[in-house]
Amino acid sequence: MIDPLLLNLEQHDVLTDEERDILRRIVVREKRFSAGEDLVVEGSRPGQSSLLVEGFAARYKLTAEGMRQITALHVAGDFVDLHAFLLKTMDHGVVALSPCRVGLSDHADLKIVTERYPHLTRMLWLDTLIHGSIHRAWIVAMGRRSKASHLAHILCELYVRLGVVRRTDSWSFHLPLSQSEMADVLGLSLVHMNRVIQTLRRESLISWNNQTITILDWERLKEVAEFDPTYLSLSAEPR
Amino acid sequence: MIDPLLLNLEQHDVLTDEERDILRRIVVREKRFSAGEDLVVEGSRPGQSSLLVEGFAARYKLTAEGMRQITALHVAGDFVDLHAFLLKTMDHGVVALSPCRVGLSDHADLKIVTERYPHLTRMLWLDTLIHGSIHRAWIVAMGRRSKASHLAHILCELYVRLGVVRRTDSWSFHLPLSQSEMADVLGLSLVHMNRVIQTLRRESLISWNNQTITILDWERLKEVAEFDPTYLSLSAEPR
DNA sequence: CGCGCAATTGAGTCGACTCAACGTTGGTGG
DNA sequence: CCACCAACGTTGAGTCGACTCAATTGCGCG
Repeated sequence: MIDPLLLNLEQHDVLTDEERDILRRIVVREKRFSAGEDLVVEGSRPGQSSLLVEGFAARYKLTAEGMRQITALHVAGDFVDLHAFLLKTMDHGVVALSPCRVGLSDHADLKIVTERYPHLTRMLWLDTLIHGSIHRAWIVAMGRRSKASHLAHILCELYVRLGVVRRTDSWSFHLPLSQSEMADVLGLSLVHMNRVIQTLRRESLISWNNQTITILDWERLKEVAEFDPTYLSLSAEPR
Repeated sequence: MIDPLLLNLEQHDVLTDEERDILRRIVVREKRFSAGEDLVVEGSRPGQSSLLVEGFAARYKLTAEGMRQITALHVAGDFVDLHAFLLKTMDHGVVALSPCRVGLSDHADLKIVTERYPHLTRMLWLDTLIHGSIHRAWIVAMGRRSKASHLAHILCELYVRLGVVRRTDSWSFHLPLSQSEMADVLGLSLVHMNRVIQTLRRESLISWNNQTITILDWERLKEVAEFDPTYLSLSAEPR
């Protein structure tokens, strides 16, 4: 169950056999969700954290007028609410964007990890820090890039993150988001989202059919996105 | 030197005398910066992390066309680049927005903390998680709120965060940002930033003179901002 | 076949941008 | 002491991006 998590963490530093073993023991109780279901409800105080084993999920907040903003996208190998271990109260919801398989980890066990396994603790901390980096990259894209560039950036990021957990197929990957859901990622209206997608298609940068993204020109897409993967901390080094 | 850090951390959980002592011992080497200087340079690999003791600082990224987006604002008591301890390479710069006093903490010492003081480690981890929460709140404000609401949200947040470290004076606080710097926070042009500020003034929600913000109507400002401080995790509880 | 959902297109409006100019203030040097 | 400059703030005018409302198309499934 923790295979994608290992692919994820070992991208940043080596893990010992013991550490892999501990992860295997603390991630238990598989749960399944169907698309649209909430993995975690805003305002709740979960006693465990959810490791996404398969599928796509999103963190989101709703505004008073009922608009939704997605603040993060999660793929296999992501600990979607590890931060709840210390934040305690969820300030946002987490929704399944596709059928999802999830492994649960009790906060009590995570606490034991922090008391006995400092390096593993740092690796989990790192995981939350990388999601913080991703937030910052999104803020820059939202504030200072064109919408086409913002979309390109998100697709570059997803391509790289999915590659780490072996969910890409040469230049394409499965992306089970509707245009309306993607609009909630970029903070756009559905109509305008559609038009932005079409500009990337018209430029032959991507194709997007049947929930499949194909990157037609990686170099130009990266250029449009100003994508620099440094923020994903993909190098393995002592942490 | 660590007083504002203690005010900050003790907002979230109690610290033991020993923990306070350790913080005092690992935060050393005071440094001063003048407004406009970089505390940390993008792309660098700092060997220590900076605790902001006094002043205002901002994390930022530059786009290819030279535009700047500020991704976080920091006040006294914030560990502005604690994440560099594990991320290693800075994916963004940190600039002083006013004269700043900073305390430095070696990463080697932080590593020792993670090996010997699990609760203190969790508190530092929590600090980075809260900054992640703030990032998410900003993403929502950027994506789904009007610019006036976004500005109101940032002012509410600053008022609360500055209150925690005792940097407010009844309903006002010192904010040494120019409108142009604030434009880099919201992702706006300078001209439009000015107009947005004027709408909040016209509504008698705030005044902003001589680098001083005064909140004239907290209830309505909160309402315009849809400000809910949950994301700042201000309750003290075992972590 | 026809319903329902997702994607697409058109038209009109409003928000945010740029370019440009002017006002205000504080600091500097002749 | 005053003239000047630089930085910040403010205002006006015209353009373009993103929105809403509305209608249409495409597709999968009962």
